[in-house]
Amino acid sequence: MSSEKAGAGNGKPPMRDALVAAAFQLFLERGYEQTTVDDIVALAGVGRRSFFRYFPSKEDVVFPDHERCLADMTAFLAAGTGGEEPVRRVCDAARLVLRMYAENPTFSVQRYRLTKKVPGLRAYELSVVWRYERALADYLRRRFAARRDGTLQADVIAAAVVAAHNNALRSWLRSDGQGEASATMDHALAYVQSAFGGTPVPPAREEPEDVVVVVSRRGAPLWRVVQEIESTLGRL
Amino acid sequence: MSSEKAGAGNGKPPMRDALVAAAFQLFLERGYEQTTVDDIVALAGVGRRSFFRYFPSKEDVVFPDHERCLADMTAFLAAGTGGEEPVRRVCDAARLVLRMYAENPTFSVQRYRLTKKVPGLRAYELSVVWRYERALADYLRRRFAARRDGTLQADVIAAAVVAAHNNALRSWLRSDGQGEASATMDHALAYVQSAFGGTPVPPAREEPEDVVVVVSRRGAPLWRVVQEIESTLGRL
DNA sequence: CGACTCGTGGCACTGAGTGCACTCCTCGGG
DNA sequence: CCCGAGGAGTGCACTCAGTGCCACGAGTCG
Repeated sequence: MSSEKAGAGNGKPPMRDALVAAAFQLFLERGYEQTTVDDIVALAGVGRRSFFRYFPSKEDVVFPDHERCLADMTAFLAAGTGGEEPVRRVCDAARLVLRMYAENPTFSVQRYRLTKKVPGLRAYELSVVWRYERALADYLRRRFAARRDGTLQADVIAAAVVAAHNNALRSWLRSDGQGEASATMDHALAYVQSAFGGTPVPPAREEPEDVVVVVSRRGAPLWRVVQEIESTLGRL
Repeated sequence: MSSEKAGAGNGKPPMRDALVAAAFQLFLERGYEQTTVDDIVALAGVGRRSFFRYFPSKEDVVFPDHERCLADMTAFLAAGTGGEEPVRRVCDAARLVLRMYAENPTFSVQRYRLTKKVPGLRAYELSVVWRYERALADYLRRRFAARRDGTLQADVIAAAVVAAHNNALRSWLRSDGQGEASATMDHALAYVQSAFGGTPVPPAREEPEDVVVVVSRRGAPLWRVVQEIESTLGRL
């Protein structure tokens, strides 16, 4: 906390944290829907209007740090030189989210149990996750601009990365934040990388002309070609 | 108005449709957030309380048929014999959603424009899509129960299928429902099928020797091969 | 000292969603 | 033919999330 005074968007009003603490205390002992915003501000000792100053909605108090994390991810993706392997890059970006969860394990586990129970919070979490996915997909779309089905591949790969990330994250959260999360995450993301071109470990830059294909008859459907390719690769 | 008062056996209460029609009329001419539930029920000529009898929330009136479609998808997945290729099966299940959209093109396009503008409807759509994805993932989890990373693969593949489906669906919706949607959809889902091992199409009895493929290097990832094939086919 | 801003709090209001009670209308049985 | 049951529709009152507006106090700059 050395340089904490640059510009208007300063980071940490104590009131925000007090509201989060009061909210979670009530959510855990009484349930989310049974807690009104008036209850929260009464416990925190602040005015009701101030709550909506810091959180645009009651749901936002449950995810107080995702806004910053999303900004971090966007910055990470924009900071690249453009020479990185795209799939690996978005996998590394996804790891930022895991890191944020791992910074406060008990808080993350409490929030996980909360969102698992309350449908409204699950829906809100979806919109948060969607923004992460959009950030990854937008990055991949830019990187894949020259490809033929660039936007399709970008959307699919981004969704796959997010799904793998969430799978590993939920497994870690279900174990109450015990165990090593990053190993599970590496394994899950490696699966996605193996499915989509990105070499799991980047040993060499791939030449664009690795592949030579000869097709004997034009009438054959694409799936037949792909099938032949797979069996050919399997025989080699 | 011919008051159609059929018995319990009728599946379509006219009041529900009247509410949807009144709601969309107002949403299109005045905007979603500028339209209150009171406005809708006033135009439909029914009581306000009846609205919430048919739709649990204001957002639900925008997606009046997804509940049925989700039930159809669940039934379709449960109806299988267990011998189908799983990835292809979920792709076919996803096509059910496209079919529902294609049944009412103008309605689907109107709703698309609406959800694109209103953040609250986008969030609601996410929760709808999430339920489809869960249905696909649950099916794949059962089919992959014996695999080593079965749940991981199920989640990732389900997300990829949904992403590919949405990519094709949105492309069709953006073109105002013109053009052939199923061709784009087939292409998008073929990409997913090529990425994840399942044989793209059931090995039907086709003449097996249409295709001869030569691949120069084994290290190249499968998607790269597929990309090369498509461009090769395109050039021919 | 006044003007200006900023963080805060105090209403009052809109609108979504709910619980309850009431009215019809229909159906089935005496 | 009447009567009671039950379900569909409705009106009313209520809770609560979220917003707009304004007032108040503290700090700052001129």
